[in-house]
Amino acid sequence: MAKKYILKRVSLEDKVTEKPRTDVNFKIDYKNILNPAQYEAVITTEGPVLVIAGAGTGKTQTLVYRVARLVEMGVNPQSILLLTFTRKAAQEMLRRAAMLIDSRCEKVSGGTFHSFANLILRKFAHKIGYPSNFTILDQSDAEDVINLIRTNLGFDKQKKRFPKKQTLYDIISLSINKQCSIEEVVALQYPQFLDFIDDIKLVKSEYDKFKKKNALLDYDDLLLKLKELLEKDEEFRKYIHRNYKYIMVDEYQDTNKLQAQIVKLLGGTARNIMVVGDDSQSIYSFRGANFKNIMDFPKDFPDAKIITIEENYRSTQAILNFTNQIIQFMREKYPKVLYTKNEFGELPQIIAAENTTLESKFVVDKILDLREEGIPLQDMAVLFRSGYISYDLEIELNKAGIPYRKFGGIKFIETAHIKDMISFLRILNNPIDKISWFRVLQLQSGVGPKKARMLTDEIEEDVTKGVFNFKNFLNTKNLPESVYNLFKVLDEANGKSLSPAERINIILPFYEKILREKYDDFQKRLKDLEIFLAISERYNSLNSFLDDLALEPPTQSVYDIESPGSEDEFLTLSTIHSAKGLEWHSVFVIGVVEGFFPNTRASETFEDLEEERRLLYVACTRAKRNLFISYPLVMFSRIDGVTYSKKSRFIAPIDPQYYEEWIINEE
DNA sequence: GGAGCCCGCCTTTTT
DNA sequence: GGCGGGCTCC
Repeated sequence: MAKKYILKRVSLEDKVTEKPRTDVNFKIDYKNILNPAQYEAVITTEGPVLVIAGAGTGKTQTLVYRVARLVEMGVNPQSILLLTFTRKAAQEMLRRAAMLIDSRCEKVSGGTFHSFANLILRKFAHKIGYPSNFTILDQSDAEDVINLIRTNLGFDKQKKRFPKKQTLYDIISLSINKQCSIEEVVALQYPQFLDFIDDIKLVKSEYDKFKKKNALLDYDDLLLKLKELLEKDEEFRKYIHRNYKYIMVDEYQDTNKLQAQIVKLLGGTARNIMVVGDDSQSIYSFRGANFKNIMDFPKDFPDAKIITIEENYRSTQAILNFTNQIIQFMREKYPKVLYTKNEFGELPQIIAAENTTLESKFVVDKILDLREEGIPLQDMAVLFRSGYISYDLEIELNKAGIPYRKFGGIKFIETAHIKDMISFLRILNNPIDKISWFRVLQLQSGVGPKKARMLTDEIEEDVTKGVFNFKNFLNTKNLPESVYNLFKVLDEANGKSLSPAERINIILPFYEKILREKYDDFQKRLKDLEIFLAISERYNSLNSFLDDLALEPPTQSVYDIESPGSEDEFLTLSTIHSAKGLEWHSVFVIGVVEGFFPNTRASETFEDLEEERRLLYVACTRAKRNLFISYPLVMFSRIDGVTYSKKSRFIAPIDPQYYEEWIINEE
């Protein structure tokens, strides 16, 4: 009898309030598996929640269990939205949640802010005056567009130095991500350009017009348009709130104001929002992120529950003592002291090598030692502030025959020949994409900026009139031979039923000729294109292939994506930014030297320096058992030849009781 | 007038 | 190794 009553009550509740069930016999013993703080975070499913989770405290685990719990409570998986820093992170979490209960968890909506915005905007493109096959510009595309406008407006010929394309992009992008005016950005970060304020604004408005006209959206537009729709469009807002009821945001310390606003809007009146982060690990201010976002969450949601997780499961106490020292001088942070029940372990080592080569040799030797001791390469990583810091080490690793993969730095996708090929494909996908036309046309002999512009104007005219097609164009216009051939190829590759790979195969022979003329190292580049072709074979739709290339490009760098020896066992080389959220048994942080870490270019203000410090903190907290920090005593500098270097100011003041010090000399 | 080549300058981090 | 400025040649 009681049973009947319960069933009735539940179904009634389902209909009336759509509240998740609370009378579930949970399959998972949450209370015993999780620590009290984690448990609290997992069972608090309603209302705003802020979780401050220090490094290695099981932040991911907490999110995974919360997803599982919600699904167990009968919440429709698709209505849970998990926003993470990379799509890979989201997939990994959902995979783990699925292992806890069942495959329902894989249906949970997850991804980056940008990929989520893209998904939604493809559906509602008409509401922002765009066709649904709009093209996403990555940063370098966006910079190209800005440069085009800069030239068109005649700013390239100015007597006084006008900001370059990258600076212009930075200024515009920061003003959007921080939701402040162009003036504020310039005054704060580029005061030398204050005289140009009006011109910079003009560039921005022309840039916006250009994008609209050519069906282009850059990264910032994806977020901005989503936010604007949420704010202004009642029907849209209802759709979102009907479909997404539980919002979870990982790495909240690296979100910016615009993203914070989106989170708030997504939460709607139900306000089922959980954000998770660690203010001490905020390292993306160059993208407009502000760790104060996380501090401000309770201001936006005064009733937010704040949960702090401080027990660390990752590292030894020796490493934690050391990393606690790195951040102890930080002025503004949520107070927290990480502790662990793990063993004390070995002290971190700080190694001064006579020069860079010896530093590399030390790392290689140590890696071989550790492997000898039974630690697989997989469990080791070398981290650095900037991509080029590892060049010397890469040479030594190759000599020693140690396989590695490098993450961060210049990416495969950013090389000129891959960008060229992508431009061909973009034209096929969106023939009004002027910037791709511009790129492709200038590859043809006899075509420079002027002729390319003439041609794109003609193309644009035809597209606007709705009469454009490749065959028509090549038959009716008087084209130079090279351009004529280009159109022939494009026409051929434009068959409706062709897969992305088939299209590439049609374009490749044509492009190969150009490549041979242009580059001495064309063979290497051809090999890259083969890899590109292989990647494309996973896709049926051109649009989704191009989306992924813009939003979630292959993360590995040029060098190793081409190395065929994709061995199972490899060492990880990574920029610290790309190592976010990961962990290894043994971690080497190299190049920890004044000028490079903190990087001179990123040390202008106190805030900049604080971020560099957090960056070192992130690097060191990746280590579970062994931490090696190294720097060269003598460096070769192009400007003044050989210079003597000093160990980074972030480690110099640390009490020697927290580490061991070594010096490496040539024998 | 415009394409194309050469040289010197700078190079952080990423969706 | 890329980018922009400047120069030469068509």
